[in-house]
Amino acid sequence: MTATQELTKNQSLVFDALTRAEGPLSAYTILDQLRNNGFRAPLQVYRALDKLLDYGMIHRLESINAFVACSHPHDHGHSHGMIAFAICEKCGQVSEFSDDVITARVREWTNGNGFKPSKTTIEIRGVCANCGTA
Amino acid sequence: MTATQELTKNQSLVFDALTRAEGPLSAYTILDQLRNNGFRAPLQVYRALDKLLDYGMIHRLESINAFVACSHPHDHGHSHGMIAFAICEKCGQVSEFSDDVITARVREWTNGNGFKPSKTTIEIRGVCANCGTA
DNA sequence: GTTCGTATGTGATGTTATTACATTAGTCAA
DNA sequence: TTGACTAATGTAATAACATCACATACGAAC
Ligand SMILES: [Zn+2]
Ligand SMILES: [Zn+2]
Ligand SMILES: [Zn+2]
Ligand SMILES: [Zn+2]
Repeated sequence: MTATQELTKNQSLVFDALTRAEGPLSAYTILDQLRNNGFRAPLQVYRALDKLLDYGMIHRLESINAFVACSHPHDHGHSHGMIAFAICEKCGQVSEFSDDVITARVREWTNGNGFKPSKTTIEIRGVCANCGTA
Repeated sequence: MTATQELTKNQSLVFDALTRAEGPLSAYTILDQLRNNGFRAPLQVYRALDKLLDYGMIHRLESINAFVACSHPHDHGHSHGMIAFAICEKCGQVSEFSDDVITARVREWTNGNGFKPSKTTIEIRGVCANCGTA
């Protein structure tokens, strides 16, 4: 289940909203955008988001309580390595990148300390190149 | 301003609560623990937390909406490099570590992309060695 | 003592996320 | 066809996290 057309109606609506958006959206912003499509309650959004997260089609940005469509549409699972996000606090643009060195380094620490990782969050907040020079 | 005795009353109460605790605490948990000390409203906690974050005496764990006392009491500013947290989802224990390689690697990316970082979050959730073998 | 910055007290409100329960729709086997 | 099962959905209420607005108190500087 990785293609848009296999999603349910609500999942598609939420995914499309995130794909249309320039930057990350909060669950309640998505809810407001989808009221004309029959959405009435937060749970309709959160349930769709949970599935889309499962499928690896979107990401949750923990540091800003928001969600963003994955910018690597052909590698939804991000099978190799962990993902870092650079989040511009001025324009909201999110850059998604992976780094094998960071991945290896984190794994070294967890292996060395007997820590079994389930989810790793790397988020850099700041000002992007566009906003910095403007 | 880095020593406990220079804190205000509310700041000391909040900092002591976090220091006593085995693991991270939510703002509302702190509030409940301090009701006998005159705390009545969330803002009393959040204001103290903000100052303690400024002073580098505590950290906010973005991925679990909680706060923890810094485990490096003699390096509150963490002057050199960024900090990563390993958070056990079973016992709540938080391990704080810094890694120069990760720090350098993140800086490479931000420099290469003209991104001016203000705050970097690295949080690994999983199961610690104690809980994994138990 | 007046002024000013910092800290505090308090109620109301805003934002994010989950619980609980009812309903609907599709699948599959007896 | 019916019943049983699973997944998805609809809805209201509530919980959990965070901030706003305004009033008051305190200490240092002048
Ligand atoms: Zn992605
Ligand atoms: Zn920007
Ligand atoms: Zn620390
Ligand atoms: Zn543990």
